[in-house]
Amino acid sequence: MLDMKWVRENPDILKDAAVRKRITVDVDALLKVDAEHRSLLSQVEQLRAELRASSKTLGKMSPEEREVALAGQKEKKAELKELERKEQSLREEVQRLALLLPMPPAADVPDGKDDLENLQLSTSGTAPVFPYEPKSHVELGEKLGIIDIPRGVRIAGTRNYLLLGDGARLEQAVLQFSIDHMAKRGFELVSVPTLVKNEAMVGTGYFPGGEEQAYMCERDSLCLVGTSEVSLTSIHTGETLNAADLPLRRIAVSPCYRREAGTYGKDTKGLYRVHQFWKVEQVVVGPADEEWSKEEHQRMLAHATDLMDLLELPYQVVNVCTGDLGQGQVQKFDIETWMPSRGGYGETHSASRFHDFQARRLNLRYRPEGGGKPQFCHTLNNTVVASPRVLIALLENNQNEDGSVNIPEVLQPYMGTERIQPSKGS
RNA sequence: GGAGAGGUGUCCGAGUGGCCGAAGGAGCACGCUUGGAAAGCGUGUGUGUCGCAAGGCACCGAGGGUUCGAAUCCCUCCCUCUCCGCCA
Repeated sequence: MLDMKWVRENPDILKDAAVRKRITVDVDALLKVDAEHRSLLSQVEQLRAELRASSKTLGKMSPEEREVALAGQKEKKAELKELERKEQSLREEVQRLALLLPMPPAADVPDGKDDLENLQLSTSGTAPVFPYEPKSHVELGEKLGIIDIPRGVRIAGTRNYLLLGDGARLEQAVLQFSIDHMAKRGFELVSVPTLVKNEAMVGTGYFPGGEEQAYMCERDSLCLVGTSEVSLTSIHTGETLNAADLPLRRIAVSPCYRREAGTYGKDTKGLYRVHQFWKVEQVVVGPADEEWSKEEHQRMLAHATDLMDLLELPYQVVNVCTGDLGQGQVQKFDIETWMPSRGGYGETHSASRFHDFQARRLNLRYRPEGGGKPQFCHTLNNTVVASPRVLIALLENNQNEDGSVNIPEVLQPYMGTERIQPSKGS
């Protein structure tokens, strides 16, 4: 959501933003409806004020006098109802169109059509060189008996899977390690709902537009989240927080659900694109301070890259281009981790900065230090770790010729072993 | 799921059709008082929106309705509490 006042004053910036983000939106139509709405609103308010005033005098009249005055009053009332109806439908139309407006990208976001034009910012580690033909995580997982895709599909359909034994334990290990990593950095762990109301989806910017990607429980008008960002960011919906309590730095571990509609035939092999996965997510709610917000964005990125360094995984950071930016995102940095089976980097993290886009939709504000008008907060989020995607990197990069997989040192205490070996009989 | 009771401003709480944007109290702010503090006294104290302003409009859980007029009456929904049932 954008400030309508700002929209009226800066239509050109908005149109440019839409073009750069490859989003179609009719700014002029919105401005036209908005102008109509505001003029009608002032008519409604004026008429209502007249009616109220004369109602007051009616109350003081004698019954005989009142009888006479009632007729004119009724007529005006009917007129008001008609105007109110029009006003409401215009207001809804303004609202509907305004929800589609894109947040202008930051100045240093590269222009581009899609993820192919994202700009590499840095790399860390080097892709391992294998003196033998390396196996994919699917082959490794099957051989080790820790990944079972066919039976996952039998239970739940395509893009589902089972992790067994050390596979499931490795997942828990990396999730728990990530939680501990973030706890050291002052993030509060929160256990959040993953079935949420429509308002939370709209508030965080996933709806309207992302309905196709979400599983809906229509009978209960609830929606399965694709990320705990939705719940974490929505916690203080409608509240006015105290400046002293900001920033709120929080993480959640949750299952994430994605329909992956429109991705048929894309990433069909293995665990790269699945319907359900676990993610530790970091969300920060802070003051309306662009500089602070940018710095926090970098800090949040660093929490994740530090984690990847500790996991000894090679990765690159990219500055996501305008065409690959979401409607509400001002700036986004992705971390892409080296995955030998892809012969390239695959996205494992996504760090987004929203300015006040989400906060406006959520009506999430704070009272500035020393009083004054409530301001909309700034919100940011980033992945800490997502599984099974991180497992792809862990298994493939750390494989040995015999099909066993080395566990990075930091995870060994969580696993209780240095290596995943093939279990008996396989 | 069944039966009942409720949802009013920062908080407590009054308010069953016009005199209510809302009594009273607490809290908070300022002032008086005091050597200082407490007590006491006085004054002030919701938000949003439109407007240069005066002021208008909206908001008493949410949405509809009745009425010239609704915090107050009616309907639907949400939430909280109590009892019963079921249950991880």
